[in-house]
Amino acid sequence: MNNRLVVIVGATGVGKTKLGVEIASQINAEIVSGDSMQVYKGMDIGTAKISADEMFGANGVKVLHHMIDIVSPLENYSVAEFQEDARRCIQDINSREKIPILLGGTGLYVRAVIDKYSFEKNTNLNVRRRIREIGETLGNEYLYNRLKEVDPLSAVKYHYNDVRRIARALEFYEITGRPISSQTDAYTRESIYCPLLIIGLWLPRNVLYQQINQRVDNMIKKGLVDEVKLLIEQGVKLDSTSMQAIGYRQIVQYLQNKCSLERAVELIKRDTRRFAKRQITWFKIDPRIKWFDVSQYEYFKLIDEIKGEISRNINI
RNA sequence: GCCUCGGUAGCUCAGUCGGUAGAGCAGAGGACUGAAAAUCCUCGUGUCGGUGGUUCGAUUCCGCCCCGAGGCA
Repeated sequence: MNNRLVVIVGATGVGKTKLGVEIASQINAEIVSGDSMQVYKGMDIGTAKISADEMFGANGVKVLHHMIDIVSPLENYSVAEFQEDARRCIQDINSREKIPILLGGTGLYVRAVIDKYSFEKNTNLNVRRRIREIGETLGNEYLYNRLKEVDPLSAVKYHYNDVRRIARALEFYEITGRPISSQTDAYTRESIYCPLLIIGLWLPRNVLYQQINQRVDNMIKKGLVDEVKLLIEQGVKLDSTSMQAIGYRQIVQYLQNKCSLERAVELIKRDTRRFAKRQITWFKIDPRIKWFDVSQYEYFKLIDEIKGEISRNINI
């Protein structure tokens, strides 16, 4: 059974989408999106989701895309579900003798798919809510001290203000009776795929930021404001996961008259830049990634280089 | 032309009763296993507009000059 996987990662705005289509069209591959927000239906402009007519390579071949538009923005999707669904897609693509390309910028999602991350049944939203309420009334330090007793290894790892992680660690302990560190520290960079090739796309910071700023202006022109309005009309809650997405939460602020449109746009740009920086931080530490500086290549030369890298590592 | 107020970190500004300076934002670095486009942590040297003077010592006081905003003519 074929168990190969090509992964392409990089910050928002490096050009993953376009390049992914071009490569996939040339090597008979299919794209599996590795993005936490493009899974939501109706969130197209703000997530820079690929459109149907962009799915064709220069050779006219249409590239199939998976893990896009698979869930309603009214629902809250998460890594665990993503891991399961994406792995199923990859297996299916391999079984049809095509090459799967996992392409995306959500570091945790990508790693959850390719590495031995275990999510089993160890979550309970009620428990989590209760723990967070305790945190709100008794303070961060109270939760942190609880964590110190129950899971000292995690306590060392997390800052006492990182309430979200602390609450999650306590939730894990309450349900399983084990510290979450027993799980998180177990596997590091062991992949379930072989052969595996991870390609990273990189751009100098100032070029990337320019790209991002331009893209945000474009989103506004394409009608991001209307897209957000429509989602709200459809009943998407403002505190749902989908509305945490950059571009959406700032436009919501604007629609609630909490700031001007100019300010909202400015914030979207800034938050996207910060997000890109965090993405880079995440990927930078993975020694398996083969990096390509996009600004150093003529476009089709870059495609050829990456194709070469793929054929050398993956049996096409 | 005269008067007033400004000119300090990339931006907005604070401050030094004379001992070479600090906040916010922007930015940089990092952490990360069920909200991850989330959450959290760390990081501030710059001819204090220029030039003379007073002084042991000036970004701080004084003179002149340059630039900006406002007022009077």
